[in-house]
Amino acid sequence: MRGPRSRRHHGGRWRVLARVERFAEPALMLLLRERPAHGYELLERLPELTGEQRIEMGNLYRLLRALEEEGLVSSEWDASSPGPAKRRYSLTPAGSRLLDQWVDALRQAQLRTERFLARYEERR
Amino acid sequence: MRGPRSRRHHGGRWRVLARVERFAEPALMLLLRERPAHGYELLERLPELTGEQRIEMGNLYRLLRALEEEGLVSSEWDASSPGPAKRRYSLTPAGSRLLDQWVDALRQAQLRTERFLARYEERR
DNA sequence: GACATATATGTGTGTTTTACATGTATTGAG
DNA sequence: CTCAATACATGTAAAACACACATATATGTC
Repeated sequence: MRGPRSRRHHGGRWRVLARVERFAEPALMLLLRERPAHGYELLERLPELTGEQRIEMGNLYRLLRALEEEGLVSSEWDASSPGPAKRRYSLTPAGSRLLDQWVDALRQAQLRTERFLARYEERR
Repeated sequence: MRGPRSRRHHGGRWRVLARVERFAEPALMLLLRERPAHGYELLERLPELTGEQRIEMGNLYRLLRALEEEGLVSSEWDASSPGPAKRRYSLTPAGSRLLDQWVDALRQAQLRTERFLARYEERR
């Protein structure tokens, strides 16, 4: 067991990382909408969308299965390619619709943040 | 004990709410930079920045005390005004610097989301 | 003056989300 | 054979957030 990690940064400063919660979810769906892929590939391509922050492998696979249970992605074992068995995921029509909803939500978040930043600049 | 709340929305759809995590923190600090205020007043003014989402009272006071412990805000009981005792919070210089860091982080988040949305539009 | 309502500050605890640690199996390079 | 990379997965701790409730002061009203 490791020691507890407070929200304090090592230098006595707070960690300041503005992340959209569950951003991995829409990011995943966007990649899958572009083309089907397997988990490990998604893991490598996700930073294109999330920035540096590399998402947790374990959570990624759990998320993929959760999405599949809801019918948002589908998958099958890919026996064709060599190497360890891969599971190939695709976005379903329902998943595509959910991505659209995420995009709406993200646009709203953009507006909120924009307003925040404008207000910050106002009385600098 | 209430029943477990899944991430499923009432209609069988997933809840889609793009929120920046811990957004209440910079929002609070921005309000306090504009002028000192007590907790209840902040609670009412926060939606100006967070949108509809009204932040939890309990968590707000806990956050204020956590910020104070770190020297980011300071406070004292305000005996002058009538009514129940109020605690008046102000942003310290250290708090102001942390707000600046938050703004940087939020700008980066804006850029990430912008890239995401552009990529989404690309191959609609 | 009893009573409801609004103001104001808090504590306790459950749920959800994210982070970290670890386990298993296949393949190719040396 | 051994090591590293690929690929998929589970277990659990910590952090963030949501919900419920406790306490106290003032104000209007019947």
